[in-house]
Amino acid sequence: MDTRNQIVDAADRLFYERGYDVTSFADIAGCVGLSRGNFYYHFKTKDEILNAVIALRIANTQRMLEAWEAEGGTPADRIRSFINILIVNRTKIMAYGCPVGSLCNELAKLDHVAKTDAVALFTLFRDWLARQFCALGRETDADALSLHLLMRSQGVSALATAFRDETFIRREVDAMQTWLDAHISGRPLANQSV
Amino acid sequence: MDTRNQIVDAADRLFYERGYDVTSFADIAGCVGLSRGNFYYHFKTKDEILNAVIALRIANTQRMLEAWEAEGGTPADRIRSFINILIVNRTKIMAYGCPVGSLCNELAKLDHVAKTDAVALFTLFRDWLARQFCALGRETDADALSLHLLMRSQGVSALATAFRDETFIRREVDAMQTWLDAHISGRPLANQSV
DNA sequence: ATTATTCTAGGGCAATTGTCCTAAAGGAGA
DNA sequence: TCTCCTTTAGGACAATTGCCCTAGAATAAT
Repeated sequence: MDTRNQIVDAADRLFYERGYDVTSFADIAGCVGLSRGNFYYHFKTKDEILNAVIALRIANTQRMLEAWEAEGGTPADRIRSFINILIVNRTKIMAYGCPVGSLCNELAKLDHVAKTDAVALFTLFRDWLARQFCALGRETDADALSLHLLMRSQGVSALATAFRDETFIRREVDAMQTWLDAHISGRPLANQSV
Repeated sequence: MDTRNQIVDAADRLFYERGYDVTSFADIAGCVGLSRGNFYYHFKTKDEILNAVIALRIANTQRMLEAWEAEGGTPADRIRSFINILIVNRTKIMAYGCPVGSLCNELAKLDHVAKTDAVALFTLFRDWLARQFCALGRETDADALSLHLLMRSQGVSALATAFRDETFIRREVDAMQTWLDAHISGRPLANQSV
């Protein structure tokens, strides 16, 4: 792999595990094993690295969502794949939270120009989930259902990080699957659109 | 108010609105209007300020929870007060997220010693909510219900910050109230303990 | 009025930050 | 071999960081 991609990969990991602002040029350079001077040759500013990291995450997310569509299951199966991220990534989530949520929060506090680009990561999931709900015949409230599921995944991540409780994650994931089943059985819970 | 409390108040606000690590001694001193040298007289290290801020938040939270108990409503009314924080603080939440969740996440990433103290803020809410569910006769799953509500409040905060969508907040708050009603009517939703 | 204590301002510390420059090494094509 | 372009290392930059010291002002106690 070429140097530039190595840098972006290292920055991606460090931004997630430590945070954007707290990660320095020296940290990333040391991680890849190159001098700070050479680093400047590839990226002029820190914002440039952040943009590259966000672009990488967007590309990876799109690939993942497309793979779930290509697997050929029902729309409900695809949504279940999304819910299951919480199980697959539980170790990292308990240590560092959700990469999307924590980056968006940090950039919001910094009032950083790239905040909008980071939110686009959420929008990818939001639109993809909404499309699955549409395919399940919930055109009228697809976006609300999508946001509700995204919301629960964010909440689980936040509390999982605080309490480092894997049992809690599994219980809430089960509850999310139950919620999903109730909403695709054609008989949504009374008085409860989301 | 004496200088020390002014410092803690300013740090409390800056840690919330900008983040702990990104906030400097100079920021806080400038906010209170005193010199950096004088600052050192009151707090020797940054960790000391963080501890003071967490202690302040714990005290304020306890006062709030006790006030809700003293208001004399039913346990369900008290839980409704908790849910309603999302509406009361919606402007700040859309700008900076939840103060408890974002601090816990930052300290987790920094692997900071005060992480445990910050999580104690969550525990305050967790235990208080669980007591209310106990009073409603849900002794067996009081803690799970409490965590579920906390989880939803965290998730709503995270997405509200990303999308800055007040309509979304109100819709999810309504859904939380509906969820609460369903769980205190003595007839919990089938196959769905939380 | 004198002493003792609390509080303040200003500066200095070494380390680190993001950014930038320059000189040279490396490799490819002529 | 000579030239050209990419890539490298090392250091310098002003600014800022958390932290510390010291001299004096303000206040309280005697």
